[in-house]
Amino acid sequence: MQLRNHVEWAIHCCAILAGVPEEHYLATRDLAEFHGVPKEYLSKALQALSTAGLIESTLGPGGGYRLSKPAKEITFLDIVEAVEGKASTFVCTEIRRNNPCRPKGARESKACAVARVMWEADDAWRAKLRSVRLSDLIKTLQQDVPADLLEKTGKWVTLRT
Amino acid sequence: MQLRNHVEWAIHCCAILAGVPEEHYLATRDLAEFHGVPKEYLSKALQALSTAGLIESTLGPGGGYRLSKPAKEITFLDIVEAVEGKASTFVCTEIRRNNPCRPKGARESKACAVARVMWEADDAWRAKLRSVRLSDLIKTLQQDVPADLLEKTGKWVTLRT
DNA sequence: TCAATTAAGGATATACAATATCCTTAATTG
DNA sequence: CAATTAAGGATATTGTATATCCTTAATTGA
Repeated sequence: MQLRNHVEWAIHCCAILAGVPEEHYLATRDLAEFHGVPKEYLSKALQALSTAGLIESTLGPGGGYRLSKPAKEITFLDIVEAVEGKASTFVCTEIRRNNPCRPKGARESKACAVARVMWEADDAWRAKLRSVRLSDLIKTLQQDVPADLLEKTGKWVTLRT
Repeated sequence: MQLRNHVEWAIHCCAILAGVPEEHYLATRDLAEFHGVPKEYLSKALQALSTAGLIESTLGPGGGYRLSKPAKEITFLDIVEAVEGKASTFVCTEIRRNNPCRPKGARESKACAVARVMWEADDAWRAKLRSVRLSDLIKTLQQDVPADLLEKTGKWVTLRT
């Protein structure tokens, strides 16, 4: 079980978009070039973020994407679910109903005990992702990334907005 | 991102194997029939459990599988990792290295901040799975499943061991 | 007004993993 | 010795991820 590369791309793109000046936009072409990924395919990930309301776009020259709300209000879970969907990683196919001893057509009073555990684990995963905001990532990057690279990158982005 | 159906099958099979009398075995055929899943394909999941050391097998008539240790010593994580592998659900492709502002060949001092968050979430998922034992599932089933179905099922299993 | 730019998204191709079946081999049992 | 069984290789089928290409409509600036 592996997450799509769109998840990685989408998070990194949001981090860059968080540095785009107010009232400006950054184009898919630039995000693709910056991250070294195919523009047309990255575009699908950005469309997913847009559909989820995390980023917004405008057309024409100078157009592109920007965050549609403050980085503090965007969680990792928002981004992951925008790209991967909200469905649980565990799908219960109710194989307990195939138990040959079970009366046909019997109603189950509770969800399958196996599924409940798997769903709790899924919830723990999502809770962790929900607890980290895009603004937290930005703070971490400002500590981790060397100051000169941070500055150069900021200028690179600003030049294209 | 979705777990394989083998995960569901493997957990249910372990629950059934926990009810196999000492020194007895239950065949793949019977586990497949009980759960209503294809025998040859289920066999692959059982082989994975066997390779992981969670169950053990013997050949010939009366052969099959049984748990290789007490249900108390088998966690959900053991089963999930036997089937899905131990690799993280998030794979970092280091796209930060593609930043055009970054000096070529520069060494990163820390793992990518994005990956660290995603790996923490993966860890939270695994921690939850590690905290639930097969014996806990058995207890839950004994509470949830009607007594007569529980008894019939026990007899069905015993008859085939 | 017009040409260039851009996101949105449909259509399609390719690669790979999940699902599934079949068959051979070797071990074990009675 | 014949029947049974797990192990596992080979292969087929389906579905999803990855990726590209192209059309459409909106927007911008000249």
